[in-house]
Amino acid sequence: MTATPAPSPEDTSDDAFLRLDEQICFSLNAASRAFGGVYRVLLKDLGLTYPQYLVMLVLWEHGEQPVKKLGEHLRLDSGTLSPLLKRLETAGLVRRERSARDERSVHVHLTDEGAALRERARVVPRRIAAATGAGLEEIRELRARLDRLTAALDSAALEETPGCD
Amino acid sequence: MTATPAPSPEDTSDDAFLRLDEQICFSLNAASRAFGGVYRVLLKDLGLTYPQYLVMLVLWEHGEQPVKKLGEHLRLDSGTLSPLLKRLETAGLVRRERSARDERSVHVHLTDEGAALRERARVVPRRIAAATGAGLEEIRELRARLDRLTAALDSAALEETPGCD
DNA sequence: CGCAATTCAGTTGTGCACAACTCAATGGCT
DNA sequence: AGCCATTGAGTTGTGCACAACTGAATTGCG
Repeated sequence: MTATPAPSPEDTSDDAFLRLDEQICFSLNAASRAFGGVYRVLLKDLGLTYPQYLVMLVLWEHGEQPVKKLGEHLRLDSGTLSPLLKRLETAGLVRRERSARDERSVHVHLTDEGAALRERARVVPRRIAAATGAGLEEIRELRARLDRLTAALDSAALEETPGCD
Repeated sequence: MTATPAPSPEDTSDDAFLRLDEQICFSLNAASRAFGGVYRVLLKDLGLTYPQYLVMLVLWEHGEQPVKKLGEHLRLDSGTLSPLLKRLETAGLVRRERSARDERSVHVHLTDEGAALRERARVVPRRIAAATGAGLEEIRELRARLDRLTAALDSAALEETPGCD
């Protein structure tokens, strides 16, 4: 780990980039899965998976919503949301109804049961915060860094696509 | 987003935790997927997915390895690794051989083709680093924070399990 | 030695993420 | 009005993550 294979003598600073990048992809992956694990345990009681919980958070916060809007909030497409919402509907937490105004769009409502679940879910965020062992300030700081990173990655992805080479 | 629904007047500081937590799970999720997207594009040329790339990184760095060790490096279990390694083997990048010393364990080797792929993969990390728009120092800092977070979440997960309540 | 507990890889089943596609509804344009 | 590009949800297929399990090999203990 501390040894350097000295891949090519061309550019030492690039080499530093290489190793650090490897670590950040490892680190981000690991953090993401570690979070998932903690959520999984906490949400088991509620009968929700982590992505389902995210959907419920959006609905609790913003109320009825077309699938499209949900996808924008969560950066998920219909290929992910459609089956997920179907499972939430089967569980009795949401209802889906075709819009009368635009029959292409489907509005997702909370059922009474889905709305009631919010109370039981209230304990989750505090426990997560406790599990991180971090203070408000550190969480805020980390969030800001992650959001900046995401924005940078997104714009890089956009520029990369067409004939930019 | 800036409005506060004032859920319960009981505990203002807890409430702050609640909202911030929501954001950090959103943020981490988004960052993780944004990274995945950039890797996906870069790795397409190499015929690798992002998790397959992580496996190859470990093999390039540490050489032949039993499945168990690979799993420890990447925090993945056999349920994830077995089919992934099978695909890498089908692609001709690795070979799997039962250990003669311990027939329970399977050692994963790089083929010549798998080893050769390393050269083509060298450009990836630099491009990723460029896409993040972050300097060495910032990446290092972020990595440190994420690792601390992961460690905290892991130990919390361990303590949570049995009759701690 | 012989048997029980453990270890390791793999399988099965569920659910998420995403690309590529289908299909109906819509809206703009002539 | 008639046509066509666009939009929104859903489906299909691939691959990852994880829990729960199987089954074989190994280890430990009496």
